[in-house]
Amino acid sequence: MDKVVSMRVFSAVAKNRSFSGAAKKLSLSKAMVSKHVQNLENSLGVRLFNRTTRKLNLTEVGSAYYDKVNAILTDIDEAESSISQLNSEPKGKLKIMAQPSFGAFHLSRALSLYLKKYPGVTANLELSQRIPDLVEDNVDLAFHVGELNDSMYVSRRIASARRVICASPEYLHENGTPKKPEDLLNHNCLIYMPRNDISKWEFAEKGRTKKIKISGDIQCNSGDALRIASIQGCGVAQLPTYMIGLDIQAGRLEALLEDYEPEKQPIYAIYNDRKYLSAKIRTFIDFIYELYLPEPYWNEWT
Amino acid sequence: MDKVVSMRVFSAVAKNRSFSGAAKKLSLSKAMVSKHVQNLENSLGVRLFNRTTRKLNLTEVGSAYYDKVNAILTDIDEAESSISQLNSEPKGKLKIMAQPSFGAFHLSRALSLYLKKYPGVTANLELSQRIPDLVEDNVDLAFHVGELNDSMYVSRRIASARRVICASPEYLHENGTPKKPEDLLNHNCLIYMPRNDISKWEFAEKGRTKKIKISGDIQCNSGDALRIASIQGCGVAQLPTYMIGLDIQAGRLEALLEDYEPEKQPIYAIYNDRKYLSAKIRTFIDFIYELYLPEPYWNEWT
DNA sequence: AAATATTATTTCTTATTATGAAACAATCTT
DNA sequence: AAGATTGTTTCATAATAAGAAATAATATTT
Repeated sequence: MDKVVSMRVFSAVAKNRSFSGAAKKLSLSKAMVSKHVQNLENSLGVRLFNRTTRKLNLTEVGSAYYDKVNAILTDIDEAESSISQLNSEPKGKLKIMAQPSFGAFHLSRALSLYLKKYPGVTANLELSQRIPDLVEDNVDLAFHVGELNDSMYVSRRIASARRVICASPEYLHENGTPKKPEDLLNHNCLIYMPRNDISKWEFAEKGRTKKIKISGDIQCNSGDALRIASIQGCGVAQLPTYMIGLDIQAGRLEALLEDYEPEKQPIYAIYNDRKYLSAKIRTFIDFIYELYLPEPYWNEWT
Repeated sequence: MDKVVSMRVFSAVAKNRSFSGAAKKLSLSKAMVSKHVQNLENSLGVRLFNRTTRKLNLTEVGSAYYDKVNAILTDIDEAESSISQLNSEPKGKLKIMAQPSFGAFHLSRALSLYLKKYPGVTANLELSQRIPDLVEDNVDLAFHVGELNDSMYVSRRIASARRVICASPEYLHENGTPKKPEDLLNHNCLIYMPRNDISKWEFAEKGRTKKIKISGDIQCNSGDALRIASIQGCGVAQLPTYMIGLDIQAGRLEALLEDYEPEKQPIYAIYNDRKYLSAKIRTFIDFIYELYLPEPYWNEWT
């Protein structure tokens, strides 16, 4: 028998000075009201009411218990409503993990817009190459660029990333401009290598995907490092437009082989459970999803 | 599902950072631990733990709830233990009703002894002729001299009252001393009449009860008034020894027809329920029962 | 790399319990 | 005396609490 329910019933009986009255108010049978009070009396080993069929009085013990029970019930109600409220309106700290370049270039901007909209939320943005363990790291939300090998978490595609081949004008002047993917075999390619994959670059040709195994003297797990290297004329890189959009606009880099541009990479928001998603997480995902509709600005720099 | 139990389970899981650990500590199955947490999550509409099979972390909401739940559980425990304590050790106000003469002559003395033994108790002694409605009058305990016509309350015989015929020496000098019950027909009898009974006095003769219908010009519902009247020589009275013991010792009254003394009247403690009798009531009944063992002092005045 | 161990959840069956209608008992009111 | 009202008990039934075992996911050990 639910003790909290019994407490509520007891409180109602004491308030109404009647079992029947309490039953009516709680829309419960008299029988149950009686049993709930007995439940408490049995569990406490104490008589709470002195009663006949016609009269009712709290015992001294019952009276003391009544005060305490009301305080407890109030606390329970308060706890539950504050919890639900915490969940219905975005509040609290939002901990986000993302890959360094995407996070640094774009999430910080999105976050500041979001936080302006929801002043109750504070954010903690952690940039890291690895895919986080949301539970272990106590992270609310992660963003990941590229396909996910399976994951126990829930993911939602929130945007996409164009990848372009690029190099600095100086480099191209010295080494020539590749006209088709195969030309890259004769170039020094700056290789992004987050895990120890063998590096192939994807291209699209006549609607089909083609992979070119490229080579070069720099391999790095940091996209940002590759970007800087390519700007400094170290070689040809394949980088997402969200990283190098400004560089191309500024003329520091030139986009190459645009006709062979591969499929866009998906960008995912990764979170913990589809059920009972907290308001801050839910609203941030929605916010960022809408922010990048219909096409994220970084995919359209020309 | 008992919400308080669920709260305890939740708290244990949070404390142990493990479902299994909590299960062991509470000697419950893992299955039930899991279900109790889900019970709370469903009722709150909130995820309390971020968890995989191997890792566990309170969510922000869960953490807030954890604090509140602990406070609530502490309050519940505190309430229950204080209630049980209130019931195991005599405390609080003891409200007693009794007939005026018995109460005034003897209960006040017994009470002061009792209160010395149990300093946590305070008393409220109300003297009234009527048999109280314990619930209506919010009375813990009543004392009644004489047989009880049935009652819904519980009663316990705690002592007995000898009744003796008595008159003042002056009266006897003037009117003669009755030698056998029938002689009373020629005397002015002071009649105690609490309800409108026809007044008969009982006597014992050769082991049998004999009733004598007596008459007199004073009828009164106050034993005390009859006592005073008899001392003043108004007539012959039948009064309990707890009232007139001292008067006889002092020679203000003389006991008559002692060979025909009727059965002692029972004196009852009347209280509300045999189950969950509060400590103050239970101990007072016991105390007074033992105080008057083996025979109350008022029955032995010679 | 495979086997083993540990953890949380789900499933399934069983025993328990919650539930209210109705009968009951005890007053009070008419 | 009859009827109304109140708290309790009884009873049959529907709901559910409980845990064992199967399952799924992930560490740890071999």
